[in-house]
Amino acid sequence: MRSVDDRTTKSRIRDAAITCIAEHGVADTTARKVAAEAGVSAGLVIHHFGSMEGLREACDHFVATTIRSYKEDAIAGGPNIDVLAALRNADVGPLAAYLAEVLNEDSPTVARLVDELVADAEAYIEQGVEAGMVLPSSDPRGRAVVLTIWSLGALVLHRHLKRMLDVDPTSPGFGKDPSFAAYAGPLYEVYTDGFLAEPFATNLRRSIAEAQDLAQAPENEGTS
Amino acid sequence: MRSVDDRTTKSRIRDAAITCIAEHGVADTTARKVAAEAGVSAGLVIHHFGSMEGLREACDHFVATTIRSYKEDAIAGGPNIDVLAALRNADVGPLAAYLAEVLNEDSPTVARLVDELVADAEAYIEQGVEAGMVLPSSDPRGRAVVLTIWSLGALVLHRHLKRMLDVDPTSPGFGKDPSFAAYAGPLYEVYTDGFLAEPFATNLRRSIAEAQDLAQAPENEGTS
DNA sequence: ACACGGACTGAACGCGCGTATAGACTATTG
DNA sequence: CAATAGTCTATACGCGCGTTCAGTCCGTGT
Repeated sequence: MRSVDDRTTKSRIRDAAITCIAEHGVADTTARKVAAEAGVSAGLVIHHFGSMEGLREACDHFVATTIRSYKEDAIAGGPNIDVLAALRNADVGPLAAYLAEVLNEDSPTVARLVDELVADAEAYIEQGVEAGMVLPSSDPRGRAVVLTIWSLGALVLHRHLKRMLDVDPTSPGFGKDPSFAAYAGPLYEVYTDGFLAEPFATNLRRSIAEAQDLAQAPENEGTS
Repeated sequence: MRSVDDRTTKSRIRDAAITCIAEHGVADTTARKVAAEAGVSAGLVIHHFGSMEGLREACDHFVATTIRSYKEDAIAGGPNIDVLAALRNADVGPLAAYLAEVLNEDSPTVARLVDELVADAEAYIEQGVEAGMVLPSSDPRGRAVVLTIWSLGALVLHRHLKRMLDVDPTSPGFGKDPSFAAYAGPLYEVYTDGFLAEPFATNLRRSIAEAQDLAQAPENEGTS
């Protein structure tokens, strides 16, 4: 009768923890709640993971690994501008909501995942530039960072997006939901046309560039 | 000798709480830690604010009010595209870091503040459109929401920005720091030129628009 | 002078937390 | 069949939490 649930107890506990964190946040996820969700005792949680910190690491690692595999599927499926779009279209269950909750904790595992997302985004964008789908940039890596941060930021602030646009980027199948357009519409508008008009935009960017020069020049100076 | 600290004890406790939350997050901010920071006993914290929840509300309210007054200063100083730029340029102390920490908690006070930031952004952007500095949009409110969320998202994910670009949007005087350009450069690049090239961009947006039509049409259908 | 009320402290309360431990049950192995 | 190893529960421990409370101090009004 393993058809009901053929997963290991250990993995059921881990999944229960991911669900619990995704729904109620890291701070409100206790060993006893996870145990109840998984239908086991609290002691067993520690028995399998050593400590709550160990459980968190296991969850982070599992989520990061799962997201990596989705990314690879997306790579195999052909070039794509937005790495995160693959996650939106795939049925990731509570993974997006989990990510949204742990993105502000400082976990090395999650930090590494974000670094990888940026690196992938940079590579994808470079492919897009070569294919003529994306404009070239004077700072490809910086642009990849900024675009990824914006994507993840929208994920983290999902409650505000839900309230203001009635769109929830953490919900499974977010990319398929037609209401997705309420967020994607303005997004692609900016991505296509930009946002600032000439000549104001050029003037603004010139002053930014000057500030950047200032930031590099003083490095050669002494302490006085 | 009130020159050392002429503030009320109650406001000192509130400020200590804001500092504590800004530095260590909501979950790690306890009554005893706040009391120690303010140099008082834990009991006094509850005496003045009723409960820790009351203290949180007082902090949210104070931060929201302060940010509102900075906004009004910015309005008085003339039109500005980015409402949040006023906060970046002003010396807000730990307020930005506080905001970054509470943006994921669901506090009605913070939610209202975000709503106001969006409304202000929409008004500012409209002024920018009329002044010819900003491109018009087919969805002005949606665009204001998305741009504000991106701004706030960068604030929330400041640890990742710090790690990847060595830029910290929560640090006081962030807008003055020359290293700010590492973030602002790519940002204004996208804001000026956009990101996607034609004709790919137009095709993409057409499919978004179709999805939007689909989202509205089925409302007239029955349950089957 | 004296009563009063707010500011403030220090000790104490109950609670839920992470975790340790002892033991029961079960499957595996020789 | 007996021994072993792993899974799992129930109970308990210590800790830090938010909060309460009794009591002290002190400025003010009468």
